[in-house]
Formats: sequence, structure tokens, C-alpha cells
Amino acid sequence: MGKQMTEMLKGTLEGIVLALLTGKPAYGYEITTLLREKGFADIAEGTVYALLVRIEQKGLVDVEKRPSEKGPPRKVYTLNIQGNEYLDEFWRTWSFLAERLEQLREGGN
Amino acid sequence: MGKQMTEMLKGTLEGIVLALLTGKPAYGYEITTLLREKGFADIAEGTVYALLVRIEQKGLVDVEKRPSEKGPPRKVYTLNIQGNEYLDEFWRTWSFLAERLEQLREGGN
DNA sequence: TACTGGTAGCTAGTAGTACTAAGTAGCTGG
DNA sequence: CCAGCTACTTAGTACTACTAGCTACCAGTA
Repeated sequence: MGKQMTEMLKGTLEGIVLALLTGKPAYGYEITTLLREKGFADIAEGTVYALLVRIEQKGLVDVEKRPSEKGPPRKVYTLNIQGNEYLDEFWRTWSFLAERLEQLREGGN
Repeated sequence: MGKQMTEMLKGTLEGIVLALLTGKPAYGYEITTLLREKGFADIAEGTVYALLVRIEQKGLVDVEKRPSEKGPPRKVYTLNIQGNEYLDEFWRTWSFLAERLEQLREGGN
């Protein structure tokens, strides 16, 4: 992956994953494949798992272990209230940044 | 500053500063005040100077020392060809991310 | 049986970047 | 003379995505 993309994902990937969880719980492996479908083809698996541990420790998601039909048990992550608030804050921050950047791109300096 | 903003700026602040430099050279102190005018009120001075050192070492800008009317000499930064290419790459990366995020926000998961 | 491959999760160590917190230094006005 | 603005610098810290591995379960196949 490009280095610029790597740096830009810092701070946004967390929001992306939380956004994926709105409404539909998912487990780690599922999230990585979801990300690939959504166009984030080069995000390392290990990155996702580490991120999931982080948002769990922050208390943004509830976790439940469920047996899988094909493989080891899955850890299913569900966005909770705190996670929703955090996600709202994320979107506000994102909007702020995106607006300024569009101004910079169009307005010219 | 919010922690989310801090993390989100990683990778984008560099592009923002380079964008500010397109067409008009500027020096560090000027850039920090420019950033504040543009809405990035809470970006630490030290952050900007460190970033400027970095983009200089990457060879994205040309540097010239000029005496100031009121204070120590200024280091004036000018975007060069490599910087322009880097900035193009930055906008491509940004567009990619912004598109996916808008899809995520609207399309709903 | 042995082996491959898909599913599923985990970890130690590294690099990059924004931050804090402090400092140096020149100039002007009270 | 010193407070305050200008202007730049630096050491140390925290956070996050990465690499590069590892464990483990199951199905199909040679």
C-alpha cells in the first residue's frame, strides 16, 4: 500500500470499521473481507484485529463469542451506545476536515 | 484538540501544508497563522516546524533564507517539481478515501 | 494417513507522525 | 529593561498501521 494511504488511514480506519458495524454486527474475519469489497484491498489482517482489540478496550463495542460452521469460534462485535456517540464524533471530525480540504483544493491555496 | 482530529491529521497535514504552498512560497510562522485562518486553529507550532523539516528532507520543497523586518531570518519554502508530484499523489489518495467514506456514510454500511 | 487451503484469531516489534514543553534569538514599545 | 510579538528549534511521548509471523479448526483430496 502507498505510504500516504497508510498515514491517512490513521484515525480514519477506526471510524470506517465502526461505520461498518452500524446496524449489523460482524466478526473480525468478516470485517476484513468487507473492507476488501469496499475497496480497501490492502488493509492487513493483523491491523484489523489489533484495531478490534482497541475499540473493545475503549468500550465502543460489545463482544460475543459464537461457534463457526467452518473454523474456530468467531468473536462478534456489536456497536453499543458509546460506540455510536464515538462514531458521531468521528463523522463530525471527518466533515470538518473534508470541508477544509475541498476548499483548499478548489479555492486554490 | 480532539484526539480523533489529531489522529486524522496524520498523513493529511502534510498534504494541507503542501497545498498551501502551491503557487505562493511561505515561511513557517506564516504557514502556522495561515492554518489558523483556514480553520485549523489548534495545530501546534512545533508540529508545523517539524513537518517542514520533514518535507525539506524528502526534497519536496526548496528553501531560501531571507531577513525579516521584525525578528530572526525566515526560512521560505517553495514547492518544487517533486513536491507537486507528491501533492498530486496526495489528492488522488485523499479522493479515494473521501469517496469510500461518503459511500459508507450515505449508503449505510 | 498426510497435505493443502480456507476460515478465524492473535502477537511482538517497527515506522511514521502529531503532540507537549521547553528553549534560543531578534526586534519594538512602554 | 522588560514584556510581547516574531521566528525557528528540539527532546521526548503517545498513538496507530504495518510486517511477519504464529496457533487452531475444519473439509477435501491425493
